[in-house]
Amino acid sequence: MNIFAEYRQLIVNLLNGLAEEGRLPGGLDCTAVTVEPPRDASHGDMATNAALVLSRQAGMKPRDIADMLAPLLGTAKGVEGVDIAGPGFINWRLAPSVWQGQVATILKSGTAFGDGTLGAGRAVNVEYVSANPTGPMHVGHVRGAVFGDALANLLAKAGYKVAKEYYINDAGSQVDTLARSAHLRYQEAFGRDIGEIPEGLYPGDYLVPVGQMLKDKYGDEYLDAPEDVWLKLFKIDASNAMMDLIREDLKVLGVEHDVFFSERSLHESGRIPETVALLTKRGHMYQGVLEAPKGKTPEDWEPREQTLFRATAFGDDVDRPLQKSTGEYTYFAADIAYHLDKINRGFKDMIDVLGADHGGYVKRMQAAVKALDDDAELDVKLCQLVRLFRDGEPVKMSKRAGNFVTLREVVDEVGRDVTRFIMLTRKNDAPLDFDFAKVMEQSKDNPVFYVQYAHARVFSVLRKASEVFPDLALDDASLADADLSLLNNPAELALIGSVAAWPRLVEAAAEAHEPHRIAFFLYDLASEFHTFWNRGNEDTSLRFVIEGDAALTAARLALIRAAALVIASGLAVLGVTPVEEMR
RNA sequence: GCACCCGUAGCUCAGCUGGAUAGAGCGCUGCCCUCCGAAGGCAGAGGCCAGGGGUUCGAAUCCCUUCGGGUGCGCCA
Repeated sequence: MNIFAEYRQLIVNLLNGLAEEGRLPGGLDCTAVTVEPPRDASHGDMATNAALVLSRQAGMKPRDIADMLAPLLGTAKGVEGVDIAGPGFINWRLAPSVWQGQVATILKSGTAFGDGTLGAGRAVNVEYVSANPTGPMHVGHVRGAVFGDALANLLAKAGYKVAKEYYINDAGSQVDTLARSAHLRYQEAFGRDIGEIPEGLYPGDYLVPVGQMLKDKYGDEYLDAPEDVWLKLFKIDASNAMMDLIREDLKVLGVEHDVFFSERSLHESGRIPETVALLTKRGHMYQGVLEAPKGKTPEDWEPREQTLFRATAFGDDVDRPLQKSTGEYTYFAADIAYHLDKINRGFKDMIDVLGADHGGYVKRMQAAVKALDDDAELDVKLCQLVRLFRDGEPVKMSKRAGNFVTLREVVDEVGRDVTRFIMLTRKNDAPLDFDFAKVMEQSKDNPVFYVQYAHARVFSVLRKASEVFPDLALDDASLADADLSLLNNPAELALIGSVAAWPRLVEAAAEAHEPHRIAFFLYDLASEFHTFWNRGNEDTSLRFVIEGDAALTAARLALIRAAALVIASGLAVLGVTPVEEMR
């Protein structure tokens, strides 16, 4: 499916052949050999670094290896114009028929084009969002949600078996706060004047219906009861209600998790002590005293003996406490238990998507995962802040005043597709500017619009074609049978080259865990398509629909249909709906 | 003080895990619409890839270091 991978295999086969003939040493490690499109298209369609990478291993000059390999490559099917360049690159072109064949391949595969085998069915667990169940989601959560979702889609496309997971922090003190805040609203539901919400409790209106719900459920049973009577109950009811809110928010954004995992369930099932016991058994725990952090010693610092996890043995900077001096477990202990649970469910590959403020957490969690299982691997993707703007002016937000912008507000204003696409137009570890006005702009400055427009234009051409050629079959299967050899001008071949690079891109992006590459690829592809379209302005013979030439029209429609399929396939990874016309 | 992330055109950012002459958009300059595809198009200028060392056939990319910016730093989740 990946044409570059096919030719890479060809190169490796040729190298093995040379080794068998004794012209190259045996047992060469070819993993570093790549076949890529050259950066400069004038060098050809493909390039390999084989001679350069193998030079040292073989104890030969790059040029000499290239001199052996190039002639063999030249005799291979579909290969033309082999050339040795620079320090020892081998460049070649592919016969137009090979490229043209790619169009048919794409049309037959549909949006499955680009599905990869990289993952080979390996199970990957992607944990993302995991917002505390204390209120509706706000903009700060949106980026991580979109990123995690797109990453999960990307890995699935690359052939992994992906589980999308949400960790519910329903056991910490913030849930106590939630329960107390809810109790206040519960009193309010009975008509009591609760006055201003005290400092330290959640003031949001979204708790009003929760108070009503508690009233309906329990009547006045807990109205004047002491806290220890109702707290546990209210924690469960309120956090469940918050999770319902969050699930609705996620739905609005088009994010659906496979698993919602409750931290409370870990505590209740006793799995945290089990996890600590396992680490103890493996010799990774000890009783000890930590040194005060330098430069920023807390005022009330005093040395205490604690149960420590030897994180430094696995690359962390200091050892980490798993139990408080009260004997209670730390949040980190629960988190280790959670990751152990993932491992026990068969996930050796895990990815956590977190906010950038969790930077200090990465090493210790990776250390813990290594300590639990040598084969397990955790990648942590940190998403930087989103800065909101409106017409270039920063949107002011204050958590204290409770006037943060909610996820719902963003999606209601600009729409799901725009929100998702824009969130992926930056690398995860770079801050992102989100301007409410700019993202809605209908111009080429706006990547969402530009990509959607390209897709819509293809459909517009198809509509036009059906008017000009009422008898022409325009479904993909029929177009795949068009005489594709008519696609022989440089612009056409270049566009085919771009769409044919899609599987390669999926693989690279999946391997790097970087869904933003898809967004950039789509922008470039759209740009190339628009350029092609514009050529038709000056030279009408380059238009897609050529009156009086059904054969050429069919071939060009096949090409742009292939482009549309690749765009749709990419948008599917991003979770964005391709549109068939602009409104 | 320590750790992690970042530093690429005037601005906002890509750069395919070490490849060939470092790219795109905005902005700037110059051309192109009486009509047939201008919610624009074509072309051009603009760079010591923060600075300095190293690793090798080859570095924006890897290592060390300095300088700038962000984030985090014992029983908070």
